Amino acid sequence: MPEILNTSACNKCAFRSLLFENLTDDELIDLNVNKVEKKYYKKEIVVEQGEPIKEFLYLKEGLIKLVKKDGMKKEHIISIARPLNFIGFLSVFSNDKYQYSISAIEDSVMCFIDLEVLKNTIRNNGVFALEVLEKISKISDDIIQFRMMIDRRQLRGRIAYILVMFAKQVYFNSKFHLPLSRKEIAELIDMSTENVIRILSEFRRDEIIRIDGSQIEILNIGQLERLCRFG
Amino acid sequence: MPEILNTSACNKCAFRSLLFENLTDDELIDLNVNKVEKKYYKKEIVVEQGEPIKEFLYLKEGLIKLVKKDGMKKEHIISIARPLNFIGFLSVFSNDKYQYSISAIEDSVMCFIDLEVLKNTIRNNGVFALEVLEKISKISDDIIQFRMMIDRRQLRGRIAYILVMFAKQVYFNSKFHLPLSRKEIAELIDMSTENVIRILSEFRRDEIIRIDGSQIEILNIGQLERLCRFG
DNA sequence: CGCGGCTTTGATGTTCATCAAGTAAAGTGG
DNA sequence: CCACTTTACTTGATGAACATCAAAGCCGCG
Repeated sequence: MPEILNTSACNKCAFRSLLFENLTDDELIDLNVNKVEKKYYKKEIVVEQGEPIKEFLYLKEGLIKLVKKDGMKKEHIISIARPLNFIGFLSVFSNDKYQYSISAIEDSVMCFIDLEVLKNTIRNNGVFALEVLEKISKISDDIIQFRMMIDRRQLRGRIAYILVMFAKQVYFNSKFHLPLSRKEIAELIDMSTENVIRILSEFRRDEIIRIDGSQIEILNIGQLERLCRFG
Repeated sequence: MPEILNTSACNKCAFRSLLFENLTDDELIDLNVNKVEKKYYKKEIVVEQGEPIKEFLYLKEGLIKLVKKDGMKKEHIISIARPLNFIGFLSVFSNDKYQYSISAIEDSVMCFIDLEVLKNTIRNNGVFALEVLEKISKISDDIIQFRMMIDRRQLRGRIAYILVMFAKQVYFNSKFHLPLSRKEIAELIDMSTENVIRILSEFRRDEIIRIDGSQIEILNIGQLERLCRFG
């Protein structure tokens, strides 16, 4: 069960500048009404596919995944999200039910802002509305882009792509802790768990990467980028 | 070369009610500034990937496709769009360049509305802004949904899926004219042209569909839906 | 300590892209 | 309008890429 945290006021939140910069203190006070902050531990479910959307969700700390289930078959990860990534904007303005489940990959803190209140703020503040539009547009574009990058490549290229992505865009380091299990990687890039492992091992044998459990170090980034292009 | 059409005023446009219902006549007059309407014939290119985004595009008549190119390899169709489908909202608020090309599949009429003017209208009219948010959210969701439906299925399931989609969601008829060439179908659902043809022929042999060139008639929709679920 | 979940490797068969080759249809230029 | 070229469509054969099955080691947890 997620813990409910002491809710700090939005106008003092460290994330205010990311989205709520152009809101007045009064508008922020409105957003605070019904606002809740909850802590989720690894593997806990935040929302379940099919539940009604009542809040705009914002990830303050941690790492979450969006998962789509599909008639008894495997789960597919649509996207993963870190703080600063406005994944919560997906669907909220066009659907009344969640089209996917959200769960925590690492311990996470999520902020729940009442959706009706948010919509009112948008109606009353066009400049803020435009910012929300930009965020929504970006997050959707990124997901569509990512899915095309993945699905048009073959397996080696897919693995290479996410390794480069984690190193360059998430951790800014050639050495990092891979936050996903092998099974989750498979669900993210549409392949079997066995082949994820097989190809990682192959990259290790070829001395492209070093692996120690979930610790990854990229030894030959050039080779990985070549695999991205031609795999 | 696309013809430039006599531009009719937005406040008299038949499509006004779809998006611009809540705008005043004055706001509509603003949107008319720099507005252009152009006619494109089948296979003409509307915008090219990489070009700067200066306008919001709206399809008034016809059928277009969004195409992503990718280093000398094949083209991939991200999505196709008919009028009423606000495909033009993809990317416009988060990118300054088109991330894809747009071209006409059938003869089409497109309306070009100055993007800066549109943004101003959004800033000044929060209710309108919320409507735009809903459209953007819907179109992005639909594309993400579609791509997941396609990419998780195997070939028979993919073909079955788009046949059912055209019959039930586009033409509302079990008999319809397939607007895409076999090659375009292949580019849309990520498979080889040969296999598109092979599987269509197979469905014909199994008396699931009747084919006459681009005329398709679905004879056994139940079987197609079963293939959607288990293919 | 034993059970279930995650990881790893090998072997096997299926699905699919690709190559090749031929026919039909649709533009193109004289 | 006809010969010519190109583009779309079609079928079969082949091999590569990949999922699936099977079996075993590993680790955390009750």
